[in-house]
This record gives sequence, C-alpha cells and structure tokens, in this order.
Amino acid sequence: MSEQRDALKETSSSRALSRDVALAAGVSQSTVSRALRDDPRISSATRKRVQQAAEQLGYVPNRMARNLRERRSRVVGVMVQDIDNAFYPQLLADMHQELLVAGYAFTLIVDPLHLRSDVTRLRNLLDASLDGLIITTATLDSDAPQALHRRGIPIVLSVRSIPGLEVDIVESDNVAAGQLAARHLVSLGHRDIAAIMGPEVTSTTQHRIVGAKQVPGLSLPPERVFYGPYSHESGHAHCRRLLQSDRPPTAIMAANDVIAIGVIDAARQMGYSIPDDISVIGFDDIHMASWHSFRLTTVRQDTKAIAVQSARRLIERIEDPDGPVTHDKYPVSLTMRATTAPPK
Amino acid sequence: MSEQRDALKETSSSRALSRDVALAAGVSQSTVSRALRDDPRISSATRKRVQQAAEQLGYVPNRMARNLRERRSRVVGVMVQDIDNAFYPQLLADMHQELLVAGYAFTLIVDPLHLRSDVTRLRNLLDASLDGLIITTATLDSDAPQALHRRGIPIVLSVRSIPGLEVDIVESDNVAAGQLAARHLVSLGHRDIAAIMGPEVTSTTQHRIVGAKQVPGLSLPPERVFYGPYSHESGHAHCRRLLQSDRPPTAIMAANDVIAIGVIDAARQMGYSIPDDISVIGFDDIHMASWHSFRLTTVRQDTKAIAVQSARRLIERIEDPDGPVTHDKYPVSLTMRATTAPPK
DNA sequence: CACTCTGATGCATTGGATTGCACAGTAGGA
DNA sequence: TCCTACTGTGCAATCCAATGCATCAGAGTG
Repeated sequence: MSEQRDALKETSSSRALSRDVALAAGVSQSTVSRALRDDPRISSATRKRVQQAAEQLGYVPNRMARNLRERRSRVVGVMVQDIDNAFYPQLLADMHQELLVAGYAFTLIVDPLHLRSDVTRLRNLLDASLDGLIITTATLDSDAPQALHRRGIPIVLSVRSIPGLEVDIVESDNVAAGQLAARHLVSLGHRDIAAIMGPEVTSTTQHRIVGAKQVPGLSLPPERVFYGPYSHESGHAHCRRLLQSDRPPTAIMAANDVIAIGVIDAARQMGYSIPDDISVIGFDDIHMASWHSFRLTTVRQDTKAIAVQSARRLIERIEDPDGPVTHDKYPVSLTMRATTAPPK
Repeated sequence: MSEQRDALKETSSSRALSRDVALAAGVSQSTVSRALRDDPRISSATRKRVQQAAEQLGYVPNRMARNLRERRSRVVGVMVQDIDNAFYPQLLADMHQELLVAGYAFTLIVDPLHLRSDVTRLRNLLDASLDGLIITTATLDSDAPQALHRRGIPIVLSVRSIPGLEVDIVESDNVAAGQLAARHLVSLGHRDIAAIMGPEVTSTTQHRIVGAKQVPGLSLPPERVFYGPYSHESGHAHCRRLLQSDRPPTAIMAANDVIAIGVIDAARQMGYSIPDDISVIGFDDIHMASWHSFRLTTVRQDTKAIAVQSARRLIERIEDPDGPVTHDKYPVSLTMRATTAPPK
C-alpha cells in the first residue's frame, strides 16, 4: 500500500519540463522546444533523440507557459442562455466538434438575460484567457457584445443578431421562417392564430413576427402575440391561458420547438387533441421534434450549419482580426409532420 | 452601472499591463499586484490610488500570466458522453453553477466510449491547462481514469464508478434503484419483464441489473436483458423488436429516462397503449419525464446533488490532493406517474 | 589557404503577474 | 540621542516554453 502510494507520488510530483528532456537528450532547452514543434532547422537525428527522451519522461509541454508566450489560449467561450434547453446542446455538440478539429477547446458561459451587464462575468472575458467568443444570446438591448467588440475581443453573433454592430453574424433567415410558418397555417385555412414567442428583445422573435405579418390573410394583432422565455414552461403556461379564454385560436405558432412542445403538453393535458382541435407549429426542428410522441410540424433551421459556421467564422476572425465582416444567413424550410391540420 | 461601463469603455488597442498601472499610480509593479489583491500590507491610501489608476486604464490582470505563476488555471474539465442527451445538460447546468461560485470555469470534453484510451486526447489533459476533471463516462474497462489518476490529475468519478480505483466517487445507490424499479413492477403483478439497459460496461447498468435481480418473484433471464447506448434510438429500436416478437413482455425497465422515452415512442408508434398494453419505467427523473406527453414513472436520482457534490469534491481534491478519498452514494426514490399499471 | 556561406544548435530574452526577501522610513521606548 | 520594531514598498527571482540572434562547425569557393 505504502509502496503504491510512493510510486504514485513519484510519478505525479515529477512532472517533466522541457529542460529535463534537454538534459536527457543532451541538447539545450530551446532545441527541445524546436524539435517537438517540428522546426525544420533541427536535424532529424537530433529530433529523433529528443522525441525519444520526451516520450520516455512523459513530457507534455505546459500549456500555460505556451499560452503566455504565444499570447493565445486556443480556448474560446460559447455563451448560451440555458444549457438545459434542448436547442443549445444540439448547437453545442456541433460547435464542439468543429472547434475540436481546429484545435480549440471551449468554455461554456451561461448568460441569463438578467445578468447581461454583470461586471464580474465580463471581466473574466477581458483577462485574455479566451481567444474569442461565440454569443448565442444577443438581445437587441444588450450592450455587452458592443463593449466586447470595442475591447478587441473577436466575437461572432450566432443564432441571434444585433443590427448595426460591425461583427460577424451567423443566423437563419428568420423573416422567411416566419413567412413559411404563417403561410402554412393560412393555407390550411387558419385565420385566428396566436403566437407564443420568445423575449421581445431577440432578433429571432422579431424577425419571425415580421415575416408572419407579411403573409396575406393573416392578422396577428398585439393581443394575439405573447412574449416570454424560450422554454417549455412558457409554452405550457401561455397555451393553458389561451385555451381557457373565451375565444381560443385555431392554431398556435410557437417561437421555437421547445415552446411548441410545451404548448402540445398543455393542450393534451386539457383534453385537446392535436391537430384536430388545435394546430401547433414550431421553429428549429430539434431532434425531439421528430419523436413519435410529438411529430411536430416545424420550420427547420440548419442548426448544424449555423454551429459549424459560427465556429469557423470565429476562428477566421481570431486569425485575421481585420478581415472583412461577414453575415451568413441560412435558408429555412418547412418540415411537415402531424401537428397541423385544417381548423374544425 | 457607471462602474460597469467604465470597465468596458476603454478602447485602447493595447491592453494595459500592471506596469502601466504602476507608472500611473507612481508605485512599483509589485505594489500594483498586491494592492489589487487586497494584500493587507499595502496602505489604504496607496491601495486606493492603485485601484483608481487601474480602473482608469481598464486594467484586467492577464490570466495566462497568473496561471503560469500560480501553477493553476481555475479551469476544470467535465467529461461527458454526449451533450445532446437530456441527462447531461441537466447535470452540467448544476455543475456549472457550483463551479462558478467557487471561481472555476469549465471545459467540456466529449468522450465517446470507443476513444477510451486514446492517448492523443489524454495528452490535452496532461498539459496542466486543467486543474482537475469530472468524469461522468467511466466504463468498467476504461483505463483512462486510472492513467490520469497516476499522473496526479485530480479526478472525480461522477454518476458512474469504477471499483478498486482510489479516487473520489459521487453516484447514486444504483442497486437500490434497480430494486425499487423491479419491486414496483412485480408488485403490480408483472412477471415477464424485459430490461433495455445501457452499455454492459457501465456501473450504472450493472448495479441496476444486480438490484433488479435481487427482487423475489422476478426472473430476468439473459434473453430478456438488452444492452445498448443510453439513447432514445436504442430504446426505440429495442422496444420495436420486442413488440414484434412472439412473446412481448408485459413491462419494460429502461436503464434511463431517455431510453424509456424511446420505448414509449416506439410502443405508441406501433399502436400500443401505455400503460394499458405495456408498462414502462425509467431511471433518473429528468425534467422531460414529467412532461405531460410522457408522465413517465421512474426511479428518481438526485441529479442535482450529484452534480453539486461532484463539483465540490473535485475542488476539495484540487485544494488538498492528499486528503482522504471519499465515496458519496445518494439514495434514490420512486416517482410514480402514468406509465406503469398492472398487466392486462 | 583564407574566406564565405549554410546548417544546426545554444544563449539569453520574452511573455506578465506573483511573491520571498531586503530595505527604507517612522514611531515608540530607553 | 540612539536603538528596536514595525510598516509599507521595491527589487529581483520565479513560473515554463517560444524565439531572435549569436555562434560554431564544416562544406564550398576562389
């Protein structure tokens, strides 16, 4: 037992440094550094000797030292609203993959709206520990993205955008998305539609409403538009209230699939049948939307493309801070499943 | 508010360093460092002067330099199987919160089982950029945790465990969980039960099976036990095959809620009614399990407690590498909803 | 044979903050 | 007046790898 502990302690306490490798290989520390980074000036014989010594000692270059010297961390931040909301994990999974192959790690930054100008959080973003930041939670009234941009932190606005800010943006064509959803409902014969949207200050909600209102035959008066968080609870609560009212709509347009599923749950709970009694349409087309229990009709956005492109744009921005600002806008499409039908 | 804005307002392209602050405040660089870290040896007059100068210059200490000097990064890794699996985001949200208040950030490490001894990935964990690691994906045959432990990286096994490894473990009492589920089904009158489990090499699956088999009145022969990933698809596919077979079971025990929901979806898709035609029970009690479309009966584990405690244990281990090894085992409970009933 | 050039390696500095230790200044006591 | 005892600051080393520049040996040239 004590022998084992000793053995463990030895291995752990003696973290090999580049100078240890240098000693073992009979070269200087700088040669070790160069050899392991495949510097062409090092002869292959020396390189091999160094590599062997490094392997034998279990040498791994200290990333903190490298970061300090190179003034970059190869870590980016990804700011999300709420990890426990099915949309984000899906986005994160693809971003993660893309960042990984590019040699970047990422740190999750959870940014509830109400903390948007929290000094402590922002300070952490300014301490040079992150090479850049993907913001998926931008709101129209938040000044944090602007402030970070001014400080010279490479940022990309992903999913949501802010007009007039000279930063890279990767989003869907949400006006078209709103049109698609509304047109689909109208073409089925719906005239009285309610919209359960996200926060009013998000571009996604704004754009989708704008698009929906452009569709002829649809009136979407203010009293038929509800704002709230992008959550299951919000969809559930709003739907409940709508169905308890004097004059329930014949269809509900939800600002995303998570809300839409909340709507479905509430409607079913109150004994309504979907789509016979009420139609529901969502946005995003998250994996869950296709599950048999929901079979949600929804406007699909290419979440994977957005995730991948956001990561790429950020990396490009990091590597070329002065390159031209880009704005990617991805097309959307209607995925018809089983939650919409003509009104009764 | 004004303080916040000041911190961000600075537009200067070149980041202020502590020596700039020193110059502005008329003190030495070391005094700046001490003043901003509230070293009691600095007089309050000097401290105030330094703080003002720092604020004016928008100075934020460079974290890379601090990391190198302090030989710690205040970043921990959290290794998960698959972010896009509802269990993990829930776990991560609570871990994140707990780590945040303790001053730690975290990096997500996605670890598919098949990479279990991939040295390349491990190298990233050995470069001192992480202070520690929470592993939620340990498998009984993986040697990575062992290897990392040997190298002296503080690690905590969370959710899943490996016997005989001298590291901190935070998990549920999964044997009791298996017992609870099986006892519930048996008490309802079920005798022919199938189990759709996770990978055979996970402690969670193993322990739950062991627990279930301990319940009198239940036979769980090998041909009634199925192994697969902890995914919706797996539950869906296995359920489908079971229901198409000559002799479908009267109840299905799923290794977690995500699988259970896959089972429900498959059963409904094939026209079966739950719980009338077949009972389904899960494990975990993720948020989704309570949604009206599922109302899943499940064995609840205290995911939040596990998340929080894992974070705490890791931090304790980082701060005291030689402290006694701990093993937290949380009790589980049965949450009865609407997916179990007596057999027809 | 002297000299330049090239290739391979080492020396010493750099990145920016933290911190052990030395030291100047002041107050209090003899 | 001198000496001790603090207090508050500054100097310089430290963390570890990356890298500009100097150096050296050996090949090639006139």
